Amino acid sequence: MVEKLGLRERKKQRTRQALIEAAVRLFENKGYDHVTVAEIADAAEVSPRTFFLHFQAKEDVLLANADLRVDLALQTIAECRAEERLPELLVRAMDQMIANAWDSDLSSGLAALRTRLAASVPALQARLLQRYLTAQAELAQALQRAFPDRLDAITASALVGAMVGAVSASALTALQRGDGPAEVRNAMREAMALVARSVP
Amino acid sequence: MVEKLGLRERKKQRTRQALIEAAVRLFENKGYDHVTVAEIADAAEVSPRTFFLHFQAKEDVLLANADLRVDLALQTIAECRAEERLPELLVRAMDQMIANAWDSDLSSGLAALRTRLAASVPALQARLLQRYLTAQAELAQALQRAFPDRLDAITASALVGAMVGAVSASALTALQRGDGPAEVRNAMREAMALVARSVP
DNA sequence: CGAATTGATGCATACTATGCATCGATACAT
DNA sequence: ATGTATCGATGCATAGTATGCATCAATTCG
Repeated sequence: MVEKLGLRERKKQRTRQALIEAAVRLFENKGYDHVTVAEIADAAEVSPRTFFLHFQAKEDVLLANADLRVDLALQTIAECRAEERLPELLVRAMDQMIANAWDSDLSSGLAALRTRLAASVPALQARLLQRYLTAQAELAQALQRAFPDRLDAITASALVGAMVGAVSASALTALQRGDGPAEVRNAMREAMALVARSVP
Repeated sequence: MVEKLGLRERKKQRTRQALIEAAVRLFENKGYDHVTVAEIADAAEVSPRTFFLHFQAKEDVLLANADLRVDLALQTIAECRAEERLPELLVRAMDQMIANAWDSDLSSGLAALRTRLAASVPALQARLLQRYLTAQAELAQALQRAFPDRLDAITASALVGAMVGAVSASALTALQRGDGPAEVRNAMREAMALVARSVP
């Protein structure tokens, strides 16, 4: 699926990418707080004004491709077989998000940087949580749409909330006590299994 | 338990309260975004600089007494009987937080204002979520301390994360579709029951 | 009573974020 | 091909948040 983008769009993506790379490099060297938007723009050789044309806020440069992953999970839910058991579907959708995050952000080291910074930068942590919340709402809506006879809106959001809450909380504690990637992923799986048991 | 505070401390609390009340009044009249810190300070008849001496950020003025509730829940967990079933304890602790929030913020109308604004003001929403996260971590830690033989750190945080996630998600959807207080509280109870089933 | 503590204040400043007008390159229709 | 519309990038101006620092003044304590 090679996208056939016009020259204009390609240029736009190029400056966007330049901004991301400049930001990541600067964050790693000087620390998030000691990097200004002006510096990022300067390093990417664009106007400071242009930064905010691509990202709503300074934090968003580190959450660049998160939406794609959510879309992936939404698609998984929408395309499920009607007989599929509910918790298994959810587990599958979330597993896919995790796997995708692993692949796409591991190579660039973005995932590691993000988790490291999220632990120490309140503003970034807040933004991340906000994304989780909107993603949750979308997932719940999709789930309820997929099983309108088995789920009401409240139960759907409770279920998704429990799943996401459990996974992120366990992942966070695992990360904070210094676990490696494998252990973290294991913690997430355990959390999912725990919640999955609560639904018939 | 009447606190015997010095004059200095009493004055400090008075300006703090004045700031809160001024802020709430202004938010209700003009909307969160159209009220500046300078205005709040002015209405409370203090210097703008003083505002940031009492609150880390503009949002915090609306989360003034949240910590007290968390402490309450922590105490409940710490004082539990050793034989108590785990999910029931958690439900009890969270139920208490909810009840306390109802009582203490209902009279001032603060709770209503907060939920209304949190739905429409991203910055406030972010701050609220952040509080939830730290509260979760504290609850998980307390829970694990109370049952060191039955729970490891990962499972504890997963459990608490699931509980808090389910409750807040269902409460939010209930609020967003215009449910009244009673229905919201009912949604929260259902969510808790759902998660409680997943633990032996 | 004198000295230390501490809340409040004023001033200066860095930075984020947005609105608005404009320029110029790309895209498109005739 | 040429004129026109679109849209990304830019510069300028500005509002507003948040912090550091020095200082004042009231309370607290020795």
